[in-house]
Amino acid sequence: MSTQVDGRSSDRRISPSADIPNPNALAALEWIEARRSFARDEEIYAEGDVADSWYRIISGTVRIAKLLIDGRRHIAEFCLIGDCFGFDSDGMRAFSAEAVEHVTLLRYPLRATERLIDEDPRLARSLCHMTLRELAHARSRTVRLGRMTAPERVASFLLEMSERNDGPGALNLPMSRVDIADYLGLTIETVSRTLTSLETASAIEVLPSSRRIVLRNRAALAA
Amino acid sequence: MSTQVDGRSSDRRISPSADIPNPNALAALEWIEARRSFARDEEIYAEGDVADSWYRIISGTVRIAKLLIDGRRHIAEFCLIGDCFGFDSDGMRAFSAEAVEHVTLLRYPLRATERLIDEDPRLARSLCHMTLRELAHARSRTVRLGRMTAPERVASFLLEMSERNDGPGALNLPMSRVDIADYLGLTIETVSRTLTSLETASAIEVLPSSRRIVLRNRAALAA
DNA sequence: CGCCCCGTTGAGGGAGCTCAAAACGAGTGG
DNA sequence: CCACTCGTTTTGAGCTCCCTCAACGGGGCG
Repeated sequence: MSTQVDGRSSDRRISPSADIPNPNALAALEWIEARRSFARDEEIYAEGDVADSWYRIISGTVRIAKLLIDGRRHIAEFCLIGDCFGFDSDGMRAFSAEAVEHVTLLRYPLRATERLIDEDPRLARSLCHMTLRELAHARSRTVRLGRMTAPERVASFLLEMSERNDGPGALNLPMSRVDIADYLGLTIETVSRTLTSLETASAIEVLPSSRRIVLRNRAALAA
Repeated sequence: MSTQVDGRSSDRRISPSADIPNPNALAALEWIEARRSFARDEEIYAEGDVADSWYRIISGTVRIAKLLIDGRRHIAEFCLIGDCFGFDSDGMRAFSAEAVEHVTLLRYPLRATERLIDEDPRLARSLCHMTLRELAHARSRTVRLGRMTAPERVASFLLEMSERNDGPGALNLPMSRVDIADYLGLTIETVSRTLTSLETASAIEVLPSSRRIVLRNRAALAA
């Protein structure tokens, strides 16, 4: 289903307008969108809720997470500005979505979206494409979680975030160390230790705020 | 293509006809399908190949894998009979596909599929749904790889396979211990040790062939 | 100023990896 | 039918990496 996907090809995240040959295919979505805001740590939807809509991030960051019975938590995804999330296959939320920082997003009812799909197959293709890119991302994450050491996970996380943030300056990490650890399948201590060891190796520089990091040596991070 | 793909509703794998309101939506696919067979360990496609088609398994088992530069391997997916695979988002294979055992499958050219989609949006919905279920599966795997211990991984693997195999008798594992280890992010030794420890705990019974396992106590496995 | 949350650092232990060798099953040829 | 071989699986011993538990530091905010 690959039409010419244009533009930011390095961007693995979902971003419908980038896929649409003719942007008008998505223009119809404007008629059904609704804007909402969420405060830090506020829940957008919970695991088990009915999945009757999907979202697009206008600003802020969202985490897609799951809580295991014994308290262990796993973060499946960080969604940044421009990303879409909230597509579930069976009408029920398999994960919860929470605001990492203050976030404003557009909400699209699922039923109305399906109506639009039937009117314009290009929209279906575009949504399909978004899902496929999400799938590719999820699979690349299974590789990292299954076969990478702690330093490799942290480094690839930094590189991934810097690609998506695409600011040339300091990398901004809105999430806490706990979030990062739960995303990488590590503990906060290991994440912290790895960051300092990367810093002493002068591959990165952690700014005093702890949430801002400068990538000094990307080649070293790739290894 | 064999429409009515049977009833196994607990099947998390992709299975297009199960989603289609009207099976005729997929009947058109029969016009573009081609049958092929692959021997054990034969490559169906390689990482980096152009992705110009997708497949559906008639019989046998396929592994979707990726090889890291240093020789480490990771298996993203085992596809069983009835499953579909080979959807890539950007026209290039992100993973390779190989036959775990002798496999015969149907091949669908992507371009022809797209034409069919434009004629019938229900097909698009169905494919989208398949991808969403794959996505849900991939994410649940990130949870297992990120936050589960070795015994938990092996046990959940056995349960997953038994759900998909759904024979009441002995569970048939066509893949080698190496495959299982690369799927679970463990080493073959750990997989083997865990299996024997599960056996001494009388939760399972490993038949002499080593590739057949009887689940004696599913409740114990779930924990 | 003092509290609290977040992040860092330290010491010790355990789960799983590495290296190595034995046991076993399946296939092959005599 | 048996002997042999080869690949796979199992078992063993030692070690490493990361987790656990604990204490410390430091920045933000009331």
